[in-house]
Amino acid sequence: MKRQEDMEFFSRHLLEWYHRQKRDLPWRRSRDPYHIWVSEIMLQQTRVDTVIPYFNRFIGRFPTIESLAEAPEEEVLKCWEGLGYYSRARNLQHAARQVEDAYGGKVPDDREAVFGLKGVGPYTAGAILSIAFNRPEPAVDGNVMRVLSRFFLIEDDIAKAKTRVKMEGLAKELIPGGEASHFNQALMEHGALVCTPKSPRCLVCPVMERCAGRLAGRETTLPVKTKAKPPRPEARLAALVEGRGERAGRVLIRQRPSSGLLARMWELPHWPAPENDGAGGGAARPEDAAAMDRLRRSLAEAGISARPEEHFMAAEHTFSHIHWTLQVYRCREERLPLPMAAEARAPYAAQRTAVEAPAEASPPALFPAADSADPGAAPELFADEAGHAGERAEMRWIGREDMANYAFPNVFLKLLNAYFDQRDAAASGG
DNA sequence: AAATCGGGGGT
DNA sequence: ACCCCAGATTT
Repeated sequence: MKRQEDMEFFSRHLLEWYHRQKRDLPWRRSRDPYHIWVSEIMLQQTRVDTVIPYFNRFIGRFPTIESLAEAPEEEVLKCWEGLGYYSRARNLQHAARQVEDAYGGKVPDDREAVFGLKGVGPYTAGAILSIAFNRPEPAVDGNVMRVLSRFFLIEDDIAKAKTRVKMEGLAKELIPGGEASHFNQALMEHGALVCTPKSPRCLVCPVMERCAGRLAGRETTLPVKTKAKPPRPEARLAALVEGRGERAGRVLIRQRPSSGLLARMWELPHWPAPENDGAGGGAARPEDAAAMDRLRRSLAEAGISARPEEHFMAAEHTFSHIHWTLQVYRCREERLPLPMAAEARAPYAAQRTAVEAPAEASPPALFPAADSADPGAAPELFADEAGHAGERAEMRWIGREDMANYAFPNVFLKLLNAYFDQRDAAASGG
């Protein structure tokens, strides 16, 4: 069924098509393996059009592996802000340090070494080896599995790991001698531009006349893939705490734990919303007084003395496996602050040495402790999503201009911008 | 093998 | 509203 003749036809015509149709992409203007590497990490689960501006900014900021290895992690995360899957950014920097330490600052070109880099799996290893070094290694991603499953009418479930291994065997056989770089890119380019998931453009396909899937009328039902579970809903209450006194004009943000969801990103503080008995299943209503009281208590437990004043807005955010519904409340700091303690400051400088630094220096208190009737009631530990008691949650008061120094997930970026926009409009309007 | 990790664009 | 994307890592 996959006759040698069909395989040669496929490879030859795809390669010719690629030389005519390939897009002019930033990472194709360079032969620097570092550029190829960065692009491939960014392109994991992410579309080309999304990646382009991030790639250009990233290479501008970290032009060399050395510059990336030496940068503060916060700065790398800020450069990745909005791109998602933030462990990619942290793994990439970790791998840059691996390359500096173990390979003299040059991207290695053998399979074992490349595969050993943090964040580099089967696909990315093959992509780097083939695209940057023209080694005959397969680079099988979702595009490639779709294209191959159609042309060769392969009905294996592409969600299964075994299928990827099988596809890698086939993809490697298909690489024309000395053409690994162009051919692997041709395969993916074809999947992105012609052999698309829905409505494939078979009429302009260079290999349509021998496409087994098309000839069987199966081009829209292939590839076979078991569908993912829908994300579980989570209702949460978020606080936009407005500072008073010397902190007037600033709002309170906190840093997430160093592992798990959105690791080390900054956010508005938020906690699970009380379950709504009855219909609906958990989404707090904006004007719910009980929700506001719950939020006040959550704030207090985190050592934040603030009172929810009014509903600000709702926000939705979907991850791969969780769907957040956030009800955001504008809150008023209750105590008059002492002179600025935890003032907003750029987090960059201290970051790399912070790991080695002894834990003796506790961060400055966000609120004066003396006037509390119950001094022991302000816990210093931060409980994350899973309920683990984790590291101390770092908190800062920031104004709009400080947002440039902290990396936020998009949902909080939008909330903060909406808040500052609205507040400043109200101030200038009357 | 299944779950965990973002976010946006296409249909 | 659902699918999927130039996937890797952890459990």
